[in-house]
Amino acid sequence: MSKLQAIRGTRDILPEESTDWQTVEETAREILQQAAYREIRTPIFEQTELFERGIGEATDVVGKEMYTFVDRGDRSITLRPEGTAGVVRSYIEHNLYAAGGVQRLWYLGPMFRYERPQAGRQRQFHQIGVEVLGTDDPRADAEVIAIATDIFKTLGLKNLHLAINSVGRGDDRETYRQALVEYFTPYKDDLDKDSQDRLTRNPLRILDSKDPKTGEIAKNAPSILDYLSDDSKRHFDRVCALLSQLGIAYELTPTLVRGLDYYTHTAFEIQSDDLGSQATVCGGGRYDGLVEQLGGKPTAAVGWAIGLERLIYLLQQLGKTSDRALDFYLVSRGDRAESTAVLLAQQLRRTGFSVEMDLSGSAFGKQFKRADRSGAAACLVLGDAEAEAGTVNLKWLKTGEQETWTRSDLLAKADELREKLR
RNA sequence: GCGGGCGUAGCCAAGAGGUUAAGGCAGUGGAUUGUGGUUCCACCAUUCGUGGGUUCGAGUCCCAUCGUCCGCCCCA
Repeated sequence: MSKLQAIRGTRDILPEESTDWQTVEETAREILQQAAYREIRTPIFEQTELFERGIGEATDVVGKEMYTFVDRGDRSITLRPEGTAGVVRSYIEHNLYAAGGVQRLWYLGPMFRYERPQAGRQRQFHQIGVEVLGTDDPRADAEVIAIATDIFKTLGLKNLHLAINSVGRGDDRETYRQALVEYFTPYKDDLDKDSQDRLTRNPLRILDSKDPKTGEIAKNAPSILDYLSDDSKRHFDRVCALLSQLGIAYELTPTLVRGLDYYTHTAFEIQSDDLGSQATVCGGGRYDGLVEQLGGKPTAAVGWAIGLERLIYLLQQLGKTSDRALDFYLVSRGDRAESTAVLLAQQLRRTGFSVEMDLSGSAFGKQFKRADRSGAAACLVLGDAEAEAGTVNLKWLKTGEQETWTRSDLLAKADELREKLR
């Protein structure tokens, strides 16, 4: 098998689908811009160390999912598995904290994780994300969540729910972790195999095990909410109160833990019922320790990332896909007409119309067939007779009605024409 | 990394050891040398992901390999 094809876990976004991507990107951009977020573009690869230090060496993302290679200068390079680390690196490197109190940033681009592809999971996938750096105000947590729900709402998505939790400060979590180990250890033999491993590796993960027996045991496990420090609790209560005030429904989910080490306090996920096994479309939370951990000044921050493949999949499930918009399909035949068509197409485009010109030179019948399939609102017909007379026939593809226009009128009355094309 | 399903044309798909590999959509040409969405006709897989094996005979059975899909771990 020597056929050239896109490598495992990557895929092409073909023109038919790219319009959906554009819709999503434009919607998100507009909402983010209204909320005074500014775009940041960071490199797709970084020093491996950035992710090891930022995400945590013990996490699966760092431990087994990174695309890491040594470049020609013997540097260890990694294709970014997520966006936050790079943004924080850039924030520190360029002293963005010096530019003023709070930085509201967003980014969009491909991420890479070496995993087995399955529904809603690829090796190259895309995220749009936001980061608010430089404040621990719970209003920032609420703002960020509100923006995410706004994007989904504007796109018309349904069946989404917001799960929220607080994982506390680092030391809260450590106490809680010990409490969990204490609780689960006596049941060790009754836990599923994965959870037995998790007991040492990541006990918090046992809580959302899919194994029914483990689930039974986990029901009576201590809740993190009982281990939060006072200020952690206060922060979390405030976030929840703000969400209620904004009319954003949420589910308190004490079992929600997120995979990356840097999260503190608020952690949340927006999940869909229609997504199969990978239900999370948006995941995020607060990471007050990360900036310092990466060598910056202590800086509080919150953010999230939306998985665009998953989001677009949901959009397509709902049939909310967009067609391309084309005003004119330009048909021509005969030497003189064909060269006139080139000029006319250019003039119409400069006037603001979208025009596709038929290049086949085949019979009018064939050209009309293609006009019909092009999805254009109208067809412009140019034969040598029209070219000579300075006219063009405009045929509405829905009704079949045809009008004769002079070429100069077509351009002069562009606004009037545009109305009719809608 | 582990477990399972599936690979026949650009797409969907029949075919279950026996001479020439259905059909549909899309495409191309023609009926119609200047008017589409309907119709009709023709063309469109020397070969069934790839390699090996069993057999007189393999798309069909076996092995391997690659790809793909679904699930687990984990995550967007």
